[in-house]
Amino acid sequence: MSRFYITTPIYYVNDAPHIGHAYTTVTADAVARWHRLLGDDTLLLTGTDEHGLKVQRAAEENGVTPIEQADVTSKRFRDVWDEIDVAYDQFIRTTESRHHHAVQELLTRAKDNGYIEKGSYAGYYCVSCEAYYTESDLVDGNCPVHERPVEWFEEENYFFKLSALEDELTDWLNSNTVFPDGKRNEALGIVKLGLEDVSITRTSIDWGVQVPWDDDHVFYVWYDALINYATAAGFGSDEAEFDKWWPEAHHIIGKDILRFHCVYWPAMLIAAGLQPPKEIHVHGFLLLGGKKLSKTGLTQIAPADLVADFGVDGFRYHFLRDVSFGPDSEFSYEGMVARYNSDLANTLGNLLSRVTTVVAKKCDGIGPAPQLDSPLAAVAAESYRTAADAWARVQPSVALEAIWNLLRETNAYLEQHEPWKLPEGSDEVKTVLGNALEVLRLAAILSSPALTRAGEAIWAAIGLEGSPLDQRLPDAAAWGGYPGGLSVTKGQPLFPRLKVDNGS
RNA sequence: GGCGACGUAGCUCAGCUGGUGAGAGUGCUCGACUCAUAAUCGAGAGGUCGUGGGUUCGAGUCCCACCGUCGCUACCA
Repeated sequence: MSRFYITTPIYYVNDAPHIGHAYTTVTADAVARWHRLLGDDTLLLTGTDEHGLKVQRAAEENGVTPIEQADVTSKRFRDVWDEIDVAYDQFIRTTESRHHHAVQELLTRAKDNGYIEKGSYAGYYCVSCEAYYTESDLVDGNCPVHERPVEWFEEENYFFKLSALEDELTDWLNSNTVFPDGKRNEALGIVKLGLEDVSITRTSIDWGVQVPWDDDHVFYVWYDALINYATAAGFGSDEAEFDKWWPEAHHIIGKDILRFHCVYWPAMLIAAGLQPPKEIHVHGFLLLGGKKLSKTGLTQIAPADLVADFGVDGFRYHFLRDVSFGPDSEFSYEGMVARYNSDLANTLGNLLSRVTTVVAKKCDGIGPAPQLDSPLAAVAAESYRTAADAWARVQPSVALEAIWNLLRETNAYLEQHEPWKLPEGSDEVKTVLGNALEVLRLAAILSSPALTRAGEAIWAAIGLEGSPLDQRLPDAAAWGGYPGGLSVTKGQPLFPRLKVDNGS
């Protein structure tokens, strides 16, 4: 059996979950769902990053312990994922003991291999922030947060010898592992400019993973966080499990963390004697009016608000269909409404309505079987090929476009044959409606990575037992699977049209 | 300052290693239909492919410069 391991970044608990997080996570979830349809043994991982100064400080402000603080904020992410049908297999928290073990084990191996050594870190330090700043961070020579003078500080730290791995990283990046190409080139560019060793431990805080060979230090939050992908696969706790999953690791990330994932992370793995990830897929930003979602813009758009207006399916469909995975993408409420109405309400929802109505009128509500040599069969086959290829390349928008092309062809097919005008119960009317029902069966299955709920509703409406999620590709995508003789029922509109307003 | 990305129909975007008259969806106009969620189908209008050069028999697709937007990076006061 094939295996498929896919991850989202783990999100920093201090951030409020927003549509940027949701976009990444829904994409990973949809790809995972496609692989489950293929019958792959699939592991979808998401989680929260819970160490570091900011969490420690937030806890102090709230008068709770760091872990209590993290318990509350981590749950916010799980709640949102539940709201938008993200079916993760594991939700990892960096505060779990298995993760501490994994971090210590991985970095100890890197140290044993000679890639970690003690050095001294020097920089401008703000006592109030308890943090270092580079000269370019300073505002008029002062701390950018407190606007007070900084001090020149030096402390002993452990450094990761990134500079020693430039050749290995270049080779790895050239081996077809980072997508799309433009993002791979960015990573190559970073390596090409020359890598400096990086400080990976801190003595100034204690909310983190203890450095096993030196009690005074904890690992800097980034180097602890990245290792979550290995932890969840079993590193440090179940080596057999790790060996099983790790070769199939696919990371989905936003371009803001490209450097950490496409340079530092593979370097850490190489240093520890492990294999770098199989593939990293990097997406762009969601833009509001041409500008990157600012912190305020981001937090003003809560996933729950959009779900309230568009439903779970409408929410997921927008991000999967309207956003081209890779480049930056424009986000607009009006765009969401337009896409929802045209694709979900009109093309798909209305197709189901008209077919079920005509089956009721012309076939006594019993759905006929499709014609094996239907002209729609070729269209369906092409749609499937395109979609399968697109999901494999992590291009959900292309996959969904292919499925909707089949739906549009089906609407045209109905127009051409006008089953509502054909004699009741005739062979002709059965042929036409059987073909349309077959398309709906296919759509229920093939759209299910995006539409987690409509698929089930269509399935039931055309009289099929079970769930489209139980179907297995590619067999289930073969034309002719609708058996006929099933009771077809017209229900409420699948996706009621939305009136255009300015949103809120 | 260095490196890089992007700039294609009103809008959102496709356009692989250069080659028949530049595409999709949406929006708009006209027509058809009325089974259906004022849905559907057909036809049409609409683009100097940021600007200016260059390479080529031929460039949206390669090269250079410039403009615009954005990002990363720099022991730049």
